[in-house]
Amino acid sequence: MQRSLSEFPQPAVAVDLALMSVSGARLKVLVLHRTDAESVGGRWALPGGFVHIDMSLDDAVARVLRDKANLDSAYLEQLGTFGALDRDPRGRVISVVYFALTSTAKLRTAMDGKSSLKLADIIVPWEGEQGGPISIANGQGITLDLAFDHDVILGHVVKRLRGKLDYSTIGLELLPPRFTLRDAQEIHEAILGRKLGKPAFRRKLLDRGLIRATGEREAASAFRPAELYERIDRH
Amino acid sequence: MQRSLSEFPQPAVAVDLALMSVSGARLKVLVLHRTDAESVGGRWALPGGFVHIDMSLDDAVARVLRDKANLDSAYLEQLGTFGALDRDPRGRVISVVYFALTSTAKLRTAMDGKSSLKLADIIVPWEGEQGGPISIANGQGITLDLAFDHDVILGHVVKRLRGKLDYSTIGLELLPPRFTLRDAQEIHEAILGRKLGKPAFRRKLLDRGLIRATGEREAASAFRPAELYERIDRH
DNA sequence: CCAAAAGTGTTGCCGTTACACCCATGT
DNA sequence: ACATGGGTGTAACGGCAACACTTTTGG
Repeated sequence: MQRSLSEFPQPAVAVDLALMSVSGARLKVLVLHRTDAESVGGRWALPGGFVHIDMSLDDAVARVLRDKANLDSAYLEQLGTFGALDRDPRGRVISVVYFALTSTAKLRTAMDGKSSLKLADIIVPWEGEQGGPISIANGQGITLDLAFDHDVILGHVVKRLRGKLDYSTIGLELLPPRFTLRDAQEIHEAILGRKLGKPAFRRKLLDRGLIRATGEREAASAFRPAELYERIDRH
Repeated sequence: MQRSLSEFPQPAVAVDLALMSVSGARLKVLVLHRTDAESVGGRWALPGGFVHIDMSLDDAVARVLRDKANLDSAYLEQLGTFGALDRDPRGRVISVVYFALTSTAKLRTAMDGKSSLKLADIIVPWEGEQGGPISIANGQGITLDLAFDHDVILGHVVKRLRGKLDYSTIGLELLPPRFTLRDAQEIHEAILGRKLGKPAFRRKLLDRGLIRATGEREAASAFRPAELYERIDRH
């Protein structure tokens, strides 16, 4: 069995990272402009990297997060593993995909100066949790070509986010340390792709006991300022 | 990039299969007695196999299902990928885990004569969807030692099954083509590890429109025979 | 005092649960 | 006739959503 490690040609193992955020009421993903091989050059791809023999999968994702996205922490979750024979035209690569969630505030400072990175808009062509590939666009609505099977992978990410949104805390992972309830609602609406009722949303979030009012108010730009809330971290 | 396939030592990629079933009101899993390496010999493990360079992940699972479990079809779903450095004492192996569901009727005929296979009882030491490793036992309540991290993996399988049970059709995958509503309830109770109310269960299942009454009755052993139902397969 | 957005109280709907009952069958 | 498990009706409960309302701020 140990022999099969060296005797036969092995598939390569990579991790790919879908780093998601919400800004301006839109769901976003961090993509990287590829210029390396002719077959993928000019397209956009999720940041990733190979899994070396002395790295655990967790090590490998942490490394991608740090080296490619310039972040040292984020909510991370394994999505699934993609292993079709022809998914990478340059060779046989099995990719273990994770997604990460952060606030755009943190993400924008991390991206500062890195010109090959872009925070693309996500365009979901289906409703609810139906599923299927999605596409991405720049701020002006121009579609950006995705490399490999990353359109399918991102479809799975959106499906997972929509499915877990109301029985988990993933919605809160996209918020900065302090936020208003309207911020939280905007994030939920961006992920689900539909409007929610204000009173229902407020109560559901508060009844779950995961957030706490700070007593402070947002810096009012106009009209009544909303109260700032923060997460209660159960250790 | 293609060079990294050969220049550096690569982790090996395997698929492992958790073939689950319910019989006698207990959740079961198919395990294989390992005698190969000293470090794992004597223990029980999930059937698995390496992913060769010309096999997709789907090919690899199908092969394990056929060669190791002697089945040519079953409900299959990817669970996740496990890649800790020390999970296999014999070398660096990343394992993509799938679970499969079948009726015990089908499974028992497939296992016929294969003496290294055992259909072990699953012992869940936690309630609900809390999670954590589980253990397995033979019919007499004697614990069987699991190899590798398969105790943790099976914990994830049970958690996934419990989580998906009432918004998906996985419960029906464990039933033979024709079944009574009591059979279905028994399967749900075995997975959840708790009793359910009969009227509530009946109605929920029927209202979902996934099963149809056949008009026929079970072969009555005693008292009133129950009606036989079958799945409605949406193509 | 007005406009606009924050935040709350009330009501009604719907799905689920619990309990009690009736039905069908073999002995 | 009766014991036993199959199958159904009904009423109470609780979560969720819609609506209307009050409150607070800047101008």
